[in-house]
Amino acid sequence: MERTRVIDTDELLSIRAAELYYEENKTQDEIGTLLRLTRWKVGRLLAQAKASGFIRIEIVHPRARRLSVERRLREATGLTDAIVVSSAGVATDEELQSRTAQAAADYLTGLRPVPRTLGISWGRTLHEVALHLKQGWAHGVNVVQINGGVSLNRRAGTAAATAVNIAHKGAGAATLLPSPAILERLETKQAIESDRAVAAVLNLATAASAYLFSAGQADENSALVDSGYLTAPQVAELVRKGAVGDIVGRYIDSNGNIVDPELDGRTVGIQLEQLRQAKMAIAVIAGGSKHAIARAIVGSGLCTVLVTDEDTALAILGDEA
Amino acid sequence: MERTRVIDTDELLSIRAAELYYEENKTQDEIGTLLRLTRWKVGRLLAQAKASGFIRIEIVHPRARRLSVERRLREATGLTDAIVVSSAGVATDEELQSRTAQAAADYLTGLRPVPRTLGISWGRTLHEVALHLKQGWAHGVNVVQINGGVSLNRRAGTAAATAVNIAHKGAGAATLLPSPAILERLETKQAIESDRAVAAVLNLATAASAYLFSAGQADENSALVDSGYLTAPQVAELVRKGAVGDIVGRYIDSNGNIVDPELDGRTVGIQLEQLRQAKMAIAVIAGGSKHAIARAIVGSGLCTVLVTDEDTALAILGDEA
DNA sequence: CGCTCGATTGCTCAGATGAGCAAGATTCCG
DNA sequence: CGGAATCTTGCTCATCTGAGCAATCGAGCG
Repeated sequence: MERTRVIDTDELLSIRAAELYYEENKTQDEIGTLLRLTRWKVGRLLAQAKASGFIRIEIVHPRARRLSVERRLREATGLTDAIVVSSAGVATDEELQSRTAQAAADYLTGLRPVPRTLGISWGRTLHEVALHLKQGWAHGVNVVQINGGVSLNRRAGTAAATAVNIAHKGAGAATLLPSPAILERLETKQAIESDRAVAAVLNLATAASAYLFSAGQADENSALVDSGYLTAPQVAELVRKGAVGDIVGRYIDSNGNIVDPELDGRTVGIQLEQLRQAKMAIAVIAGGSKHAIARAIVGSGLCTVLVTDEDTALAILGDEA
Repeated sequence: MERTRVIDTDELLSIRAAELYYEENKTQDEIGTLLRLTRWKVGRLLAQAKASGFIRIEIVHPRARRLSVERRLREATGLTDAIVVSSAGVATDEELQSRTAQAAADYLTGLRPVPRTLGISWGRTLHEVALHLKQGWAHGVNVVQINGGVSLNRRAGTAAATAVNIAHKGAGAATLLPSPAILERLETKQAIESDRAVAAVLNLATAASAYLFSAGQADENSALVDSGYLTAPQVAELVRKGAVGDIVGRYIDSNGNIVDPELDGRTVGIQLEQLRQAKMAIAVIAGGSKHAIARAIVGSGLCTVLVTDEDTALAILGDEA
């Protein structure tokens, strides 16, 4: 049963007018004749219908963006830029991921000035961004990994492939970070970081002119669990301590703070501070399970540009429908 | 993963243009400047986007109708008139029923010439139509029941109440059909029909200037089962014989033919032929479970006017999304 | 190479539309 | 009941937009 509400005569008229205008594309004048109104009244009814939100216009296309949401995001959060892809007519989280990755690729391609050195993380999302980039998207970009790579499981090499792919398509070279993501002992981590080869890459990463990264949710499906760096119970413990997800391998809470300093100490890669101080840090985050981490990242200034889907954007803005 | 398809440069541009036009309401001229196109090109891109169906405009309001679907229905079926309410943003079948009943009430109210005698059936739907009619919707309509009434269960009187309500609000009188819907023995049915009081009502019903009725689906939730005239197994047997639902108490198959002549012989009310020959026969049918019966009714010419919801209308037209 | 045919582009012009304004209607008080 | 304040209405005018047309471009082909 619909909520009982007094419906103003004008409201009904405005709906009739809207039907004739938008469905039958009649002119306001014709509608005026039909409804026995002046054409100005019809124009006003139509304006009223729009203002009351009765007219919903959706752009249904995989490449469609939501400019109004982007603007609101920029204004509400102080992001330099926000790219929000439409969720209209999307069934699966996978499709959302794909659309968002496409949009990130488009954004990178259109970026001016083109970054000389691009620091990237790795993961399913970035891998897909790499796939969507077109050959020749840039003319000589150096790509450098900013956190330790996947290497413990059968998917060894995807992190490297992502970096190489992005660099190759942009007519540049990739510099890989030859290190695990998380080490078991602090001493090992310190040793590896002081190794000349690793230290050089980290220096390069610190000096990157732009960063591109995604984020992982804090649950048993995390890429870090999948890669064998953490176990499901360890992640559960992190969640208990307030973790909402990870960014460049580091788990943060909803305020953007490191959840477990000891674990963080054993994690190889640039520091979150470096992202916070970067001129350009592009986060690419999509899917319903990443609302919390997206919010934490944007809220704590970990990125300057966010590429995401409409639902995540609305979650950040706090407009639950 | 979205279907891989070559996306024409113009297609992408048309999406960008549409975003700026519909979301940011910029003029085509402004968009031209932004996208480095002439304003004519922008106009053409926008037209292309519309034509390709990328722009979806919905009117979101409980009273919204789908004029384009109505037109298609009229053209495809030869109905005199079709009223289709929008399903946009509707969660429940109940809401759909309510909207459709509202629309039927609106249709009746706007009907010219106002019928002198209106023959009606009874049921949940018609009851709701009666509720939605406004006091004074007509100035003197005589209402007559066209089929035997509910009387076996605790809801005794709702059929009568519906008729009285419609008549009362239309400043007229109701004539009730003092008979059960279905009798157990043929002889009893013949006897009751030849009774002067009943015969007089049936004559009046036959001469009605317009009919208003709903339909029931053929399953254990049917009003006839609920009222105790039939049992669930009996209905199951009817379904086995091809029944898709009932109209004025008579079960029909998908071609609009009586399914069980013996049962039909024991059913009191006007004949289906009388509906088929009527100048105006308004069917009010809503909800997912009534697609089949709606199709049968429209397909076999049992109504001249159909009031229904968008999904049912599309089912009749055979456009499954 | 030059020609033809179809597609695309830029344009003119008329029709459609929104902003702003003044006259008229309505409400709200005292 | 009167008069002020507000809202609504009809209108002018400037702008926006779509239809239709001629010029241009480009592919295909002899």
